[in-house]
Amino acid sequence: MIFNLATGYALQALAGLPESGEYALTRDLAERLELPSPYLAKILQNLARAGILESSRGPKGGYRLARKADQISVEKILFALEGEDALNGCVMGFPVCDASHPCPMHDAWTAVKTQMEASIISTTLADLRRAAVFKSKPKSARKR
Amino acid sequence: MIFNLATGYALQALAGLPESGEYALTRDLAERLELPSPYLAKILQNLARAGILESSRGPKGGYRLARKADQISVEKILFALEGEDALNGCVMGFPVCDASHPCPMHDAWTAVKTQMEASIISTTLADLRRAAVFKSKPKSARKR
DNA sequence: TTAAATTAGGACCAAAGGGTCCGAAATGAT
DNA sequence: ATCATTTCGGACCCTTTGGTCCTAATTTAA
Repeated sequence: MIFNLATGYALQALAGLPESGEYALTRDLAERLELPSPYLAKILQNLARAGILESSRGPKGGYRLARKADQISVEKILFALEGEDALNGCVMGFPVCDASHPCPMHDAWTAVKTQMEASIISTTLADLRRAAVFKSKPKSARKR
Repeated sequence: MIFNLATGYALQALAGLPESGEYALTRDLAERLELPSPYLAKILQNLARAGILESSRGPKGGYRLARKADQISVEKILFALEGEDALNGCVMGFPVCDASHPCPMHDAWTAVKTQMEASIISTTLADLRRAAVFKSKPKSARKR
């Protein structure tokens, strides 16, 4: 799906995390989003280390956003989890591929990436939350 | 780099393969492009199985394009190597994400993918060959 | 001060991507 | 026929990604 699964999980989770005040529990988040809890825990730890989340241990602990939702772009999250140059590679697999040594697809692909970057830079967690699919998915009465 | 390394290698190789007549050798291709030869061999086999290449065994054998270069789009190659729905996944990692059950990023992302698809559908091997970087890369006199 | 709750962090496992190697089958030339 | 050459196909290895599990550290509350 172009980005890592972990990045997708992160977007889902971050869209459902409080901006300040109360902390939210990994367990609750995972349950609500129907994601593998221990894996989500790992991802949230990474986001905390990256400064995107604040964490607190012990009772009443959990995670919350470190900034206002409209201050956190999708790009920040991508870069935090997949590295700053997640979008920098050459489509054709050339080890070097830039304006002065372009691969045959360089220009066409730069256009694609430009639009993609514009999209992930301008989209923030506030946008995700607005559109949010917080309808508790009617799947099947799930036990456990 | 968004697509697999193998897809990039395939694009490089296919841009350098003859349209008809003579067959080209895996070994020569790999050497010219400075790619890992046995891995490239695997990729070429896949492309042959997918009907994009024609192969011939034995002396004078090798690979050549199965169609005219301008009849083979980058999309065909992507789909052959990464599956028909290489572009279909949801950015946010939702198991289902379509027009009737869109994730919060669905519309923005559909726009990105539309441009990307347009690009890879309209770009053919003939285009790649035209732009081709067939300057034998002046790296360092390489032995072996 | 003790116990419960919760993140932090590491060990570990499985699957997929990237990569190597080797034997078998096919084919052209001698 | 035989031999050299080349693809075909499978076995195998390493690293990354996705995922689980256990223990330690921290914090709140009784």
